[in-house]
Amino acid sequence: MIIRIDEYSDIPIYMQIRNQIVIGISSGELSPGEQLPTVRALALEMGINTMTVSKSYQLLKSEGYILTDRKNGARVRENINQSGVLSDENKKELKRIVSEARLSGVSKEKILELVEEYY
Amino acid sequence: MIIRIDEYSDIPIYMQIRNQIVIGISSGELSPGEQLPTVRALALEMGINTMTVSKSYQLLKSEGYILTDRKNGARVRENINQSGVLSDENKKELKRIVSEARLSGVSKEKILELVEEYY
Amino acid sequence: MIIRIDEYSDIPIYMQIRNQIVIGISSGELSPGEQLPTVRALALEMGINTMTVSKSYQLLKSEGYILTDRKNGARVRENINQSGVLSDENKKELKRIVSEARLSGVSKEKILELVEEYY
Amino acid sequence: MIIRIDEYSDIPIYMQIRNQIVIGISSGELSPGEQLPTVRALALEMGINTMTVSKSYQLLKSEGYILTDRKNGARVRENINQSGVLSDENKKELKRIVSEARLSGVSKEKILELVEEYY
DNA sequence: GTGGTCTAGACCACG
DNA sequence: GTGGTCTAGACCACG
Repeated sequence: MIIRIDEYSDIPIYMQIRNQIVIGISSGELSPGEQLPTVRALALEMGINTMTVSKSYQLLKSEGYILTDRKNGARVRENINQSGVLSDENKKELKRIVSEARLSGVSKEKILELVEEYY
Repeated sequence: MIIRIDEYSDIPIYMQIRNQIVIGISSGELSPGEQLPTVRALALEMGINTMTVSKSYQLLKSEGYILTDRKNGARVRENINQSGVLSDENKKELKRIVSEARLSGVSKEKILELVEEYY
Repeated sequence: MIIRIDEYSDIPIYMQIRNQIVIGISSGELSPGEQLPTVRALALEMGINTMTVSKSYQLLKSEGYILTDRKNGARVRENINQSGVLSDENKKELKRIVSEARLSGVSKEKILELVEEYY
Repeated sequence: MIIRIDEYSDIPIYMQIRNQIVIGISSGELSPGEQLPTVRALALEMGINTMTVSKSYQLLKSEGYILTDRKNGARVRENINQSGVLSDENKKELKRIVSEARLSGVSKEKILELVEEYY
């Protein structure tokens, strides 16, 4: 899986990495149990600080998306906790995006289509 | 219109204000041409600095959502520019939210429903 | 001559009026000696404060573009002072505009064309 | 690159800084990818507040001229967006300058010459 | 009375 | 060490 950092983005690098791994797990590009690159390998490959990658992995771990151990490194969790509900933060964000889309003249159908595509 | 700040949020105050005004315009709670509270009034009401409110207004102005002039204060623009497309940032955010929702066990239907509600 | 205010502009109203009258004189739309509307008439017509129009006229007078007297109101000067040089402020502004145009991918020819058109 | 503020100018300090950096990029004095001084360094050097410099940088960033990140500071963007057209504001300003120049007795050739020089 | 600018100073997240 | 945010307070131009 290729992780690509957008240097123009306001989103911190560690969060961009975290987001792309979450998207990768959801899309199936990363399978349950699959090994992630080591912190050092990913940092080297992306030309960034190991601290940054480490921060991404710790966040993913605390969120229950991955497991880490000293022996095997990090891998995708087999049984990700399913709360069954969208977090309040994500609801707010969704509302913001839908509002901006609407004001930009994007049709509801177009957004529904994107949700279908991304899901 | 009531603007409510979440002081524990990672989203900066000026951005929370900006977001809620955008949502208010989209929902119709704020009508085209409607006066917004003055910078000072909103700052006082919310217990924050005028500079912070001013930053929100300037951002909204630069994005084309509102107008400001020294005589009349700030008001919602009548003719908001419609690009007709969702920004790349918002597409990415939507993808992230949908991915997280899916991994949390939220059904696609539930998300589509929320989009319908917010639009 | 029709004066049109852009409410979205950051340029103060009194300056917008002043600018359009200067452009009107240069283009010949306003002839030397021609009577300008009274402060009250123009203010009424444009739905703005008489103070604002008065400020425009006083500026134009101090710059030597118009003459005012209590009897005849304001009219375009017959003999506008010709320094023969572009002011430092205008040179700087021109440099800024040309720089922005260049960075926006506007060709030099296009700018020269606009200068030809406006002169 | 030396940035020089005119304290008697009506143009706000943050805008003067912004303008000079834009001119610097266009003239090649600032190369694509080149580091800008840090907010603190520039503020100290110019004897102004860091907030003021920060405002300039944020404006330049929002306009797509520079990038900022917390690690590397600010630097000139490699691929500045090219709309290919002169903004309406700049067209109006150009028209104003040309009109004033004409009324001051500045020849068209002189202006064309300046455009050639600045481009 | 309004928004816009600026200061001095502080704290924070990112890396 | 960097930019980003925020405060408290001041002054200004515009209208």
